[in-house]
Amino acid sequence: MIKLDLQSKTPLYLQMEQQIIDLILMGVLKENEQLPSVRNLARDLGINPNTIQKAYQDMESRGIIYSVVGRGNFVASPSAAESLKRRESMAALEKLLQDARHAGFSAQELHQAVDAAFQPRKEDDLL
Amino acid sequence: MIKLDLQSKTPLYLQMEQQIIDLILMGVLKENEQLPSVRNLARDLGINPNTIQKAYQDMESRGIIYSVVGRGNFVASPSAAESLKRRESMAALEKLLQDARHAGFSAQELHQAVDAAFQPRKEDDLL
Amino acid sequence: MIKLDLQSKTPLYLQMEQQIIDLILMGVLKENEQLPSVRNLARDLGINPNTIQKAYQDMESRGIIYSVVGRGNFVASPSAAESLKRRESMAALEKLLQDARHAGFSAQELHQAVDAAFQPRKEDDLL
Amino acid sequence: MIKLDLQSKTPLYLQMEQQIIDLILMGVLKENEQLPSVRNLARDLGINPNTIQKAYQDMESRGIIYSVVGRGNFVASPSAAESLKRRESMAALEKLLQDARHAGFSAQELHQAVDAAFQPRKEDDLL
DNA sequence: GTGGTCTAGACCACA
DNA sequence: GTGGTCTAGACCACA
Repeated sequence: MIKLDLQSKTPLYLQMEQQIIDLILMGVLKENEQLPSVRNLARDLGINPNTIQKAYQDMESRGIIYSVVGRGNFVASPSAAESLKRRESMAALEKLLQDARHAGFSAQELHQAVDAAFQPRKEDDLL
Repeated sequence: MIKLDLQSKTPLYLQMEQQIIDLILMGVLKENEQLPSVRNLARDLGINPNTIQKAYQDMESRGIIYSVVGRGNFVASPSAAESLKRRESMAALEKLLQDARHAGFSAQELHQAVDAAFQPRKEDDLL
Repeated sequence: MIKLDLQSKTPLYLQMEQQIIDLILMGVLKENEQLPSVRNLARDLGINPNTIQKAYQDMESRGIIYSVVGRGNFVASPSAAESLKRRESMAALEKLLQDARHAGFSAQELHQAVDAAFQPRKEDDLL
Repeated sequence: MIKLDLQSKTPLYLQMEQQIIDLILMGVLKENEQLPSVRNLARDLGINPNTIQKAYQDMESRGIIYSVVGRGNFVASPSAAESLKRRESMAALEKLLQDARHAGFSAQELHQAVDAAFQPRKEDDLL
């Protein structure tokens, strides 16, 4: 259920995290559900186990999942994932909006960009 | 007129570029105006000349400045800087807006964020 | 597969780029194929890794290759290399043809030069 | 009568040489005619006398002009300039045509480029 | 191991 | 003095 873009400049471990968070937010992964083991996921995705390990550890430190030694990794409360994502998104957005403003965009243009982002698009239907 | 943050995760040469682009957009640096020489700027900023050179060459490849051996580096057309900044800004924003949408933000919330970004704030008065 | 001329006035990093572009155009290097690592190529060619890095980064900025940290450098679309080379070649040629015309060459002489360039020659058979 | 492009990547001393050669070929500068003094020309063009000096010395070594100590620089035989220019143009052209061929241009396309170079154009009328 | 950044310092052509 | 190239070597994040 995870798709990695090997050509992207975004590190693989971050791509993984974002997608797992989205799966939690969408309810596909539920609270206390066990995540695939590091080795299995690495094999399925065809990448180095170290990369999975790094993603899991980072998510644990962010409170999105928890690990039980000898048993595996599990989804923490979805509300943790949600509040984290909202907080991070909002911070990034505010920074970018200021940037866009300094780049000469008008409020009107930015409102249009928001509306455009909420237009249903073909790609979205495929998800 | 350039201030570098040695602690930042943003590379020094990119910090330089962003600030020079902003100086051009603000009209402080004008078309065909000469930029500080590689060595002088390096001395003033307390960093290695190679780092300045990298920033200047990158900006030249992006069409923001042009360099002439034996003479120096000069500001290219400000419109080049402007279109570049707008393009990059918009691309980053569109990506983030999609992200925010997936994070559960409503169009209404994002419109509010846009309006908030255009509210005059104390920091802006200091510029 | 790359041969550098240390005596040449053409910088080493540009010699490298030209030869890699030619390898892509000849189909020796295919789309998404991995290029030698910065360190390995530097060792093989007997030059400093920084010089390889400069060549690779320049090619990436020109859209000929793409790089992913931790994974390596890869050939982008060959059509990118082709259009780039055609564009550069044509620009240089137009400039030189004007020059030749001002030097007193007739259209007839230049047409002959074109035909001569397309005559099979011994060196070409050796390729 | 000499126009320098300060933004060009071609060194000023070479720009000068090319234009003086063209003036000789066009008959504007005649055999044994005296060239402007280094200092005067530097003043008129607004550039460093060293640059003029370098151009004059280079042209002398190429047999296009000759200098008489204490008297100045003089145009050598126009035929010297012409044969030099033809020789250099032809060598550069042959190299570029091969390059263009390897870049995938057909003989037909190159013949068209030649014809295009001989079309009268507005800019040429202004010379 | 992979690329990316940065320092230090040398040498070159050009102005 | 100006930019441009190159070597040597350190340190970092990522896989």
